[in-house]
Amino acid sequence: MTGTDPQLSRTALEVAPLLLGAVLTVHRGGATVAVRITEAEAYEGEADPGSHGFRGRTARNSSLFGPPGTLYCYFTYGMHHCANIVCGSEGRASAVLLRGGEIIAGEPEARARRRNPVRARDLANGPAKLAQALGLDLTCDGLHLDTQYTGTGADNAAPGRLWATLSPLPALAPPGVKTGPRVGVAGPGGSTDYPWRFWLEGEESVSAYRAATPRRRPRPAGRGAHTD
DNA sequence: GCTTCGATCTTCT
DNA sequence: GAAGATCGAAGCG
Repeated sequence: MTGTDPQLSRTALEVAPLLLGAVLTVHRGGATVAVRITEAEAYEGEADPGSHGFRGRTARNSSLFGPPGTLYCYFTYGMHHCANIVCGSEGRASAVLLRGGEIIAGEPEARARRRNPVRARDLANGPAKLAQALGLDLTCDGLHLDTQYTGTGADNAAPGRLWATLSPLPALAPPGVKTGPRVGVAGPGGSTDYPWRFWLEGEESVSAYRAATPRRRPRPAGRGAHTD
């Protein structure tokens, strides 16, 4: 697979189900971890209220507006990273968020990155878990699939020693694909009008569904303090 | 097993 | 100043 892969030059809604069952391989710091994608969410650019591109291009999301095949990695909730694969066409901010997957190679490395001893099913059953298991963070933002990273030494891998590849996508989505509302997206972009989450039925590595939770008021005391 | 809530900090309004 | 494409520990049944 090369540069701007035509397989990814279509809408996120089309690409997301095709990604299910595909294998993303990341080589970093001398280790290779491969994940079979079992869950993904589509974000359709500036027309999608749930998308980071909805409010236009910023320094944070500029990779999202890159050519198809670009990795858009962002930092969220003060401690987590998530990874998207940009699709559609350059400048459109269309991307698929990788929400869950099964580690099929490099499990020891993935476990080491995940720090806590966890069950295999818990290694990548969530967007931040998957990014962590693969070693994806802000230093990978803007990396193009199949292109060796040659950026600054800010990351913990030697320059030129980081790359990611995606297995060829099938013409049709695999059997057993289910759809539902996106996870954690508040407002109109998260309503059932946008059932743009796709997963493989029966897979253990699919993350648990959580509706968007409105931010709670800070409590005067520790947990358990009543709200009134 | 399921539910609830705090941690943590960047980004945007 | 508030919200956020989350996670994991603690509490409860």
